[in-house]
Amino acid sequence: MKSYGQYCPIAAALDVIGERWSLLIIRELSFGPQRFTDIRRALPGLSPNLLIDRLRLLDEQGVIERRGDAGMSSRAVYTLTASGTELLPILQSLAQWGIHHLPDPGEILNFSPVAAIRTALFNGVAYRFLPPEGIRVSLEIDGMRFRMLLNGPVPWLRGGSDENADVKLKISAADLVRWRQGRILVGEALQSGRIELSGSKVEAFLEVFGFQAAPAKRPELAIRSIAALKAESN
Amino acid sequence: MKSYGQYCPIAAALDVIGERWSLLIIRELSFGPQRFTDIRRALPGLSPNLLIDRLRLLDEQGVIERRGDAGMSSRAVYTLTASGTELLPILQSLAQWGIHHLPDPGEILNFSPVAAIRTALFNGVAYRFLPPEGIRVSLEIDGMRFRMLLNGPVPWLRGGSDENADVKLKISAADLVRWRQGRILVGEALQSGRIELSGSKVEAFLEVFGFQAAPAKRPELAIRSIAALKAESN
DNA sequence: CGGGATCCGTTACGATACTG
DNA sequence: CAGTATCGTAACGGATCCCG
Repeated sequence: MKSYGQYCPIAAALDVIGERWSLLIIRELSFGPQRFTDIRRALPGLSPNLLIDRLRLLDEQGVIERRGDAGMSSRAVYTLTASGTELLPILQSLAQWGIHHLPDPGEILNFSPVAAIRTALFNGVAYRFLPPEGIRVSLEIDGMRFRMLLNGPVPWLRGGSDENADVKLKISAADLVRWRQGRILVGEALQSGRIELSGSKVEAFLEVFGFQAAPAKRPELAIRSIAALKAESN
Repeated sequence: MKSYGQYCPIAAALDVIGERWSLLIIRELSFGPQRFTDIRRALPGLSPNLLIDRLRLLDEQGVIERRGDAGMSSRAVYTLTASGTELLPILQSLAQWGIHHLPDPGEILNFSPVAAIRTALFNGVAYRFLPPEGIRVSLEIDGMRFRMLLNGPVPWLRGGSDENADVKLKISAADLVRWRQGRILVGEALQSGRIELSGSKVEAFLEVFGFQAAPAKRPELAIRSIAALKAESN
């Protein structure tokens, strides 16, 4: 893509990550190092041709890095650089705005708890409001249980329960998204028992997920493996 | 542009504002209502054909609005809707990241004080840290004087001086940008007199324009410099 | 002169097939 | 698994023209 050719920080950013698919590739890498095929699976419609173009361009510009045996094809892994990690505030503000443009999750088929968590919680965290020690959350969504640790820009998620969590939340997958979309009133839903929320850090939890997205003070990288999560949730 | 077709808030946002030029058009409208020709002048390389396409698309999606005599061609004005105004955090996080990808302003010809202000200050405001009454700033840049009022997402700017300003800043146009790029250490520059900063709300000013977007290369450097600066200013 | 519309060459993208 | 090669289509960029 041609450069905008303006001495403007927004244009400069778009020159680097403004092309089609680039930010979605970066979204995938924000979940941890990914291989070529992982990204392809996550982004149907993106041709291998174009993917390798984007990967090479982002690599040249220092946003991502290709790791693995130099010449050989197998075992190549792509990961965010420090500069790429600083893109997380952009992903967050985009997610915060974009969730209102998503349809009601009730219309989505095969809407799994994990999909709901990623949609509603993974990029909407105002993590600058997190207490230094983080928040341990125990989730029950459509009967499935998860442990979530909020201590950085991207939550850490695993299956299983946590009796000592700081916050316990029981909610349906669809309502979790509706809540972030502003489609349901939290106070009402709590009173009617449609949502169950308790624990010692409920206030902090609501603050973290309640404020408008804005650039964060200090982006930090939380490297985790989404593969482990996928394996467990299946 | 084809939709990404994912039930993901980031993809949904990019479906609306991810096309080429869209965010730069929105950047222009963030400075206030603009006419067709204003936008064309601000964005060389954008053909009228494509501009009207984008304007209509953004209008359909509720991000901007066309105001003016319904049928008549003259006097058409484009403006951000409420939804479009909520895109400002995205512009800000983009600007904070992108400024580090701009070259040193010393290499730019015809780099005016106004250009420096727009580059360095117009999209980097962490306005959630603003005191409710705002901050009145008096700027002297390369000998030219400006009054700037920070009381919302986009600063209000005029020529002239203000003896009763809350903050007074004297700096060169190039250094203003370098400061936001993390290329100069503020504490040093203040001590040497290269930058002059005074007034009753210096702390708030520095917080609003704080160093959250540290350069990717040496984040600790910028963090230390702001700490030293705060220590000095007390 | 402001606010577009039309036309057209070039580039970027999307889908499929193929390979080390 | 990690790409490469090919090719039809859609999007973009530039120029020109039109209309109030």
